[in-house]
Amino acid sequence: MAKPNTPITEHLAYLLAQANREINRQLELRLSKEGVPVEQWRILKVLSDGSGHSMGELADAVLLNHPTLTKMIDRMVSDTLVYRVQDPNDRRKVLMFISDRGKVLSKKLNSLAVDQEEHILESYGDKSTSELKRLLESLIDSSN
Amino acid sequence: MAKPNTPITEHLAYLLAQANREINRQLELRLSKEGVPVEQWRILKVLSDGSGHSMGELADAVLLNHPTLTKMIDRMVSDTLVYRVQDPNDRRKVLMFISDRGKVLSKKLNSLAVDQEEHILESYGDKSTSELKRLLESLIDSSN
DNA sequence: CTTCAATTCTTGAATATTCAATATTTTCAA
DNA sequence: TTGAAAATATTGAATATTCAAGAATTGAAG
Repeated sequence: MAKPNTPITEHLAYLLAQANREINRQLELRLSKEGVPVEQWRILKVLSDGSGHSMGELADAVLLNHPTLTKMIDRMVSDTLVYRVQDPNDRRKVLMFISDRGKVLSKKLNSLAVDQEEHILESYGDKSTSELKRLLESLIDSSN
Repeated sequence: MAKPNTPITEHLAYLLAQANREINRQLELRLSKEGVPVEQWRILKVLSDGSGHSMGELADAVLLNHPTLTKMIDRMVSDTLVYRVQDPNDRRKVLMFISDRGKVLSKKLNSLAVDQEEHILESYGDKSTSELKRLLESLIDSSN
């Protein structure tokens, strides 16, 4: 009688991976106009509040592992998009700041990202989008 | 006056990445009991319908790029979880099948994955979960 | 038929990510 | 105050992923 196991497409973990992959692909496509990976957009966006963020804080915020972030920041420092400053209050820490060049790029990237959000709003709908966001936030909350 | 740009945590792309990362991390943790990465669970699950799936079909289904899948399948063939058969109708294609050993493992993995879904249902709620799934499916649909 | 473009999968080299170990600084208990 | 443990960031080696190119087969137009 072969019990028809739950198809993979009904697992929440799979649906999230699929949706994430698709939306990320679209965003990637837009950001590629500026030759920047999604992670760098996130980094610039977080740093564009102008204050210094430690590497640990930043790694959490941009969803990257520590060593991966370190190496990506190395590249961004070479591109003079960000710079390191040792935290004077705790010298184990490094504070990251966005440069002027970084700010300029960040603005361009933001408008590309906003483009995408608007495109989603159009095809997916205002109501669904905000409802989805609400549910995702609450899922993330409930996972801590 | 410094226009307070949309925080990254309000972007759908970011919320999806964050939720996906968290749920995936939890699933990874459970599957690690059998020493198997999430992608292999997906592969085994798709193949456990018993029929042959081409590499291209499989790559789409399990959300992996072609070359990445090829190399992962190489490992799984070594572990005798799956095997390749040339498609007799189109010899460009390779059909993948699950082995008996693969079926046994697949069952164990499924129960670990079901565990997780149940855990999510408990902490997140029945209603929210099914509503989230519905919205994700519809987002994926609207992206094609 | 024959040839050329398209499809499917794999390979090898270039890149990127991860794990474990290391260096530095801070914290805190004895 | 000292010394051990914890916290923070980086490094180097091992591993995995990706990009571009290649091999095999099919399709289809002339």
